[in-house]
Amino acid sequence: MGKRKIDIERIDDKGKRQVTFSKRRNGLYQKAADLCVLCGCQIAIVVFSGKERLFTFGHPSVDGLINHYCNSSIPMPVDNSRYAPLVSSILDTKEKVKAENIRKERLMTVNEDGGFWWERINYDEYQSIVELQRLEESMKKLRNNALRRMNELAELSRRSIMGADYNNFGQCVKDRKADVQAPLLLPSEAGTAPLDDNVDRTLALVSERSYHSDEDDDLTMLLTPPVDTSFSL
Amino acid sequence: MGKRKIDIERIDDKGKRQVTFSKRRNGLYQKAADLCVLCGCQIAIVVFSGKERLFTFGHPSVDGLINHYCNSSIPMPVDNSRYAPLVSSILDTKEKVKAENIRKERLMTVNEDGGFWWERINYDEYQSIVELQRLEESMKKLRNNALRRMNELAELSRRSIMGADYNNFGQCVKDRKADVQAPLLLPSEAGTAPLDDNVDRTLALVSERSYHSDEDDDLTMLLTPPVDTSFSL
DNA sequence: AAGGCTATTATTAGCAT
DNA sequence: CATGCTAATAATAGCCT
Repeated sequence: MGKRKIDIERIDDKGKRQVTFSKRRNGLYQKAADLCVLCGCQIAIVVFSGKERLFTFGHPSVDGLINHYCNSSIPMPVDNSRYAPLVSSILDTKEKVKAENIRKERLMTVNEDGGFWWERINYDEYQSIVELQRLEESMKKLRNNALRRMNELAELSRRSIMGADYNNFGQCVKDRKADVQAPLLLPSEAGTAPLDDNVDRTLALVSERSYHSDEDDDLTMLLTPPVDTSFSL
Repeated sequence: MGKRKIDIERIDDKGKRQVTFSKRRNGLYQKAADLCVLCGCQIAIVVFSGKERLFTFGHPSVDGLINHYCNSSIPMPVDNSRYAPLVSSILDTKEKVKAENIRKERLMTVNEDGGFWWERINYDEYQSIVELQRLEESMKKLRNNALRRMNELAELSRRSIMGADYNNFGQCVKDRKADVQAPLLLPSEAGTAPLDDNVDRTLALVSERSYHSDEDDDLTMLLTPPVDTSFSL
């Protein structure tokens, strides 16, 4: 893709490698930015160079997205790398894809009987106490996240803060003179929702908005089942 | 880049958007994979689709890299997403880039007068207690990392795994270990208690190996200032 | 949905700054 | 270490299965 075709193999020359690293890294960021705008998605990229220097890209923010990733229903043991291989081995790629299909089916039937995915969990699928504990933790997190997020939304709604803070526009988009407004729907009920009342009923309210909405909705992610479509080299 | 040029703006048609999301996401992964191979770096990509479905790419693994990111010198408050917007707003892209330039200058002058970047911190740059707390946390981590690494090196030295040169170094490190364990205080608090001279000398030994080495070196990252070259939309 | 096929546009390798 | 230039390669929009 330059004046000469190069094979995709490690560049030995240090100078060339540095230049390529810089240029292609920016190219990668640009691609990510385009994808964010074109499809309204959110992307975080973390790059450790060969010398362990850190570079990142994030829309709307790296930390926000990694937080979401860490807080999503997949329990990722930060600060406990011993556990990571276990998770990986239990849920290898094929199993993830398989689970993803099951998940899709659950989502598609969610509106038919009014139930939610976690009510249909087949506990026989879980073959050890550890896995059940993970499930339990996961669901606790789900619940806590939903509650926390609802409180946040209520607070933000009350103070009308949203809008300005969520529009972080920078270089990539500016260069392309693209313009996007963060698609964040604020449920009108949120401001007056009985946050300390029946949690399940409130969860149901939030879920309905997520699953029924045809638009992007921050709340959806709080209720997304714990499956990850992941690729590695 | 196709049969027709398209503007980088949200694709309204749902079908087209889905196809583009799929194709470009794979393109993004391919670019990342190429960059990993060409430059020997490590990359994690986390994508939340508009409907908050999760897709990831990671080499060597998403979780491993995110762990690394979370444990790096930059304090990222996992499980506290309320804090994330604050971090983002305080350190916006331009400020980060600016800080990175300052950092580079510091690194480049490190060997000239024997000082280190953290001795040149202009505390006036930090405009809030929160930022100062982050700085303090960051420096604590730095110190702990250095201490841990010194222990590792001393151990390696004792077992004669490393060369003769490193044996001597390991002994020095061991001798200075107690000094490093001294309390770390911010000058702004408790009226300036600078680190013991011995600590500086010990760190200097470690640093020399890092900064002078032309090869990749684990130590480098332990002593890398807490600045992140980050881009956002 | 996912993948193949081109006409077209976008990215970039090498070089210079 | 990053950026501008240009020839040359690589990615992809639209269409099809």
